[in-house]
Amino acid sequence: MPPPRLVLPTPAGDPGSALRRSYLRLISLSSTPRHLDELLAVSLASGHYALDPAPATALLLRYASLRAPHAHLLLLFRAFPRPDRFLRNALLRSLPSLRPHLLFPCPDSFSFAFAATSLSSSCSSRGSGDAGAATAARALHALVVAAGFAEDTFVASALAKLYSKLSRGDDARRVFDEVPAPDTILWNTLLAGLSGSEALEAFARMVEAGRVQPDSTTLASVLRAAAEVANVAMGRCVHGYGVKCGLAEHEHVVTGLMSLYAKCGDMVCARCLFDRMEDPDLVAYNALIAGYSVNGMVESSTELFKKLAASGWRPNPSTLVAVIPVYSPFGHELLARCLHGFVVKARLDADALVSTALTTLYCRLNDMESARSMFDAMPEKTMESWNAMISGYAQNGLTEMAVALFQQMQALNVQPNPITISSTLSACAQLGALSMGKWVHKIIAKENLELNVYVMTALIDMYAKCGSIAEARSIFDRMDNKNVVSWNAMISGYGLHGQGAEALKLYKAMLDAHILPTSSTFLSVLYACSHGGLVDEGRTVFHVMTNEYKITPGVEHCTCMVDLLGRAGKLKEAFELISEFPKSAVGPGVWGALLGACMVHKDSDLAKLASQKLFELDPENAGYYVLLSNLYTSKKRYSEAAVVRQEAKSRKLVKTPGCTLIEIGDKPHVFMAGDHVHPQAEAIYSYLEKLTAKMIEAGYQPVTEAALYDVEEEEKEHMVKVHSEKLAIAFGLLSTEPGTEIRIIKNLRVCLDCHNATKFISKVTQRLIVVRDASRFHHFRDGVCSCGDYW
DNA sequence: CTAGGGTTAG
Repeated sequence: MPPPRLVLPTPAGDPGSALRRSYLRLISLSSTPRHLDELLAVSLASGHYALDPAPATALLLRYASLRAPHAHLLLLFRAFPRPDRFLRNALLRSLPSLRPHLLFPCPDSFSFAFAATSLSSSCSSRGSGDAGAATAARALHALVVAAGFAEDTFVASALAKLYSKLSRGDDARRVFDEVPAPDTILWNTLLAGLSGSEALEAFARMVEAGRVQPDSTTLASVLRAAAEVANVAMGRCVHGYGVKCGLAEHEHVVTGLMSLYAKCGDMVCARCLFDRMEDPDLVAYNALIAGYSVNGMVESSTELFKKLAASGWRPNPSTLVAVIPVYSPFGHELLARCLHGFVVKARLDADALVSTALTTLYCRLNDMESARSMFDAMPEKTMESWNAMISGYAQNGLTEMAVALFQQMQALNVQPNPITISSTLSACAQLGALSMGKWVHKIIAKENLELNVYVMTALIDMYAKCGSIAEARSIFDRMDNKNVVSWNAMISGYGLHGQGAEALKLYKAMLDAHILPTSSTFLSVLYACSHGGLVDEGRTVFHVMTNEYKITPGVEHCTCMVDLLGRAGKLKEAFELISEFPKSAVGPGVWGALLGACMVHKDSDLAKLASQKLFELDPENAGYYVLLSNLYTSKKRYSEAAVVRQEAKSRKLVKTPGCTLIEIGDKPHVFMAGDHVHPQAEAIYSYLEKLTAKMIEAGYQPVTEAALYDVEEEEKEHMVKVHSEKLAIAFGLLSTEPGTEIRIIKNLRVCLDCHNATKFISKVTQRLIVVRDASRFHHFRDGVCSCGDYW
C-alpha cells in the first residue's frame, strides 16, 4: 500500500466534520509509525483536533496496532489533558499491565472487557500459567464483581477466555456461572476452553437448556471436542444438526467435520467434504493432509501437499507438521529431505516458525544432527524453537544434550516458558540428575512458574524419578490446582519406590476428590500393586478398571497383571488370564512378564511355552535368551541352557554394557564394569576389598568361581569384573560423611549378586542406599531392600 | 465513535 499523501487541514475551509473525517481516514491509512508521527505533528502545528479525544483515540489505536512501544503510547495518552472514556479504553486495550481502577474512577463494561483481552493476549500460549498473569486475572475478576459487571456477557466471555488461557478452568467456569443469561458467544467461550469430553458435556447442557441457538462457532468447537475423544457418533449428530439448521456449509464446520472423520479413519468421507468445498483454505488443506498422514496414506498426503503449494498457499508450520508420516514405517527420511529442499527453495526457512517445524520433523525422525543444524542455522531463535530442540533431545533419550541446551539458554538470558521447563525436567528425571533438577526448581521459583500445573507435575515426576519421593509428595500437597496427570505422577512415583500401600491410599483419595481416573491412573496403581506385592488389591483394581470404568486394558496393564500374579507365584492364574486379555494387548510384554515369573518360581515348562512365543514375536531381544538360559542353569539343565545361549550368539545379540552414575555434590561420576578410568580408582578398589571382607564376615556369599563353572569364558570374564554399581557405591562411601545416604542410578537392572551385596553394604556401613535401576527404585536399609527381593 | 467466541497441527 502506498503511503497516504499528507494533506494539511486548512482551518479556512471546513473546520467541521469533513476535515475531521479526512484526518481520521489518514490515521487509519497510515502503515508505519512514522506516518502517524507526521500526522500528529501536523495536527499539533495547526492546532486543530489536537485536543480532540476522538482523533486521539484513533491515533492511539493505530500506534498500538503498528506495535509502537508501550512507553510511547503512554506518553501520547498523557499529552491529552481531557481524555474521555473512549481514549481511556483505547489505552487500556493497548497496555496489558494497566489496571482499570488505576486508570480512572468509573470504568465501564468496555474497560473490563479490554483489560481482560489485552491481558490474555499478553500471556503467551495456552498453558502458560505464570503467577503474575494469574494474579492480575484474579484482581481484575474481583474488580469486575465489585463494579457490578459480573453479569455482563461481554465482560464474562473476555474473563472466561483469560482464565482458560491461564489453564484455570475452574475459574472460567465460575465466571460463566455468574452470568444469569449466557448468550451463544459466552457458551462458545466456555466450550473452547474445555477439554474434549468436558466440552461435549457442556454442549449437551447448552442444548438441554435450550435458551440460545448454537451457531457455526459452537459446532466447530464441538467437532474439535468430538475429534479429541474420537467420538464419530457425536460427530455424525453434529453433522446432521448442522445440515438441519444450515450451518453445515460453514468453512470451519466443514473443516472440523473433515478432521473428525479423518481421525476416525473415514478418509473417503473427509475427502468428499473437502472436494465439495468451493475454495478450501489453508486450514482445510492442513486438516486433510494430517488425516492422510495419521492414516498412513503418505502418498495422498504428499500429493495434497503439492496441490496446496500449487494453489498458491504458503504452507505454515501446521502444514509441515501435518505432512510428517508418523505412522508409516517407510520413507520418512526421504520425505524429510524433500520437505527440507522445498522449504529452502520457497525461502520459507527464513520463517522461524517453519524452521522450527522442520527441526521438530527431524527430531521426530530421530535425526538429531539434522535437527540441530536446522536449529543452529536459525538467526533468531524463538521460544518454540528452543523448546522443540530441548524436548527433541529429551524425547530421544539424549538427556545430557537437553540439559546442556537448557543451560545454554540460561546463559544467554533467554527466559524459559512452562514447556521449556517441563522438557528439561523430563530430561533430568530420565537422567536421574537430582542436583540438576533442584537447580531447575530454583529457576521455576525465579520465573514465577509455581502456579503452572504442567511445570509442577513435571517437578513431582522429576523428584520421584530422582529418588526424592518425600519432596515429590510435599510439592504435590502444596498444589491447589492438581489435575489427573499430577495425581498419576504421584501415584506412579510411589509405585516406582515400592510403596504400594501409599499408592493405593492416594488412588482412593483421588476418587474421593471426584477426579476421573484415566487409563494411566490404573496403570500406575497396578504397577504399584505389582511392585508392592498387593495381589488382591491389584486384581480388584483391574476389575474396576475394565468393568466400572469400561477402559480396555492395554499392553502395559496386562503386563502388570501378569507380573503381579507371577510375583505371587500364581503362574497358572496368570497364564489363564492371558487368554482373557484383548488380542491387541498380548505381545512380547505379556509373555516376557510370564517368563520372568517362571524364572523366579522355577517353572521350566511354562517358561518354555512363554519363550517360544517370545522368540516368534521379538527375535531381536537378547534379554529373553538370557532369562531362559539362566533358568535352565538354575535347574542344572546345562545342555539346554547352552543351546539357548548358542542361539542368542548366532543371532549376534549383544547386551548393553552396564554403567552407573553417582552424584557427589553437583558433580556426576560414571562407572563402567571393571573400569579403572576414575582418578581415584586405586583407592576405590582397595576400599572395596576391605568392605567385601567385612561383608563376608556378616554372612555375604560372593559369586565364586564355583558358581561360574557352567558359564562360557567370555561371559565369565564379564561376571568376574566388578559391576559398575559396586564401584559407584564404594566411591560414594569414600567421598561422603558417615550416615549420608548414597544415591546411584544404573542403566540396566541390578543383578542378583549386586543386589545381595548392596543389602550387606547397607548393613555393615549403616547407610541408606537408594538404587534406581532400569525399572524401579531399591531402598536398601540395614540389610533389607524395599523391593522385597523381587524385581 | 469502542467489545466477547471458532476450524488444522504440536
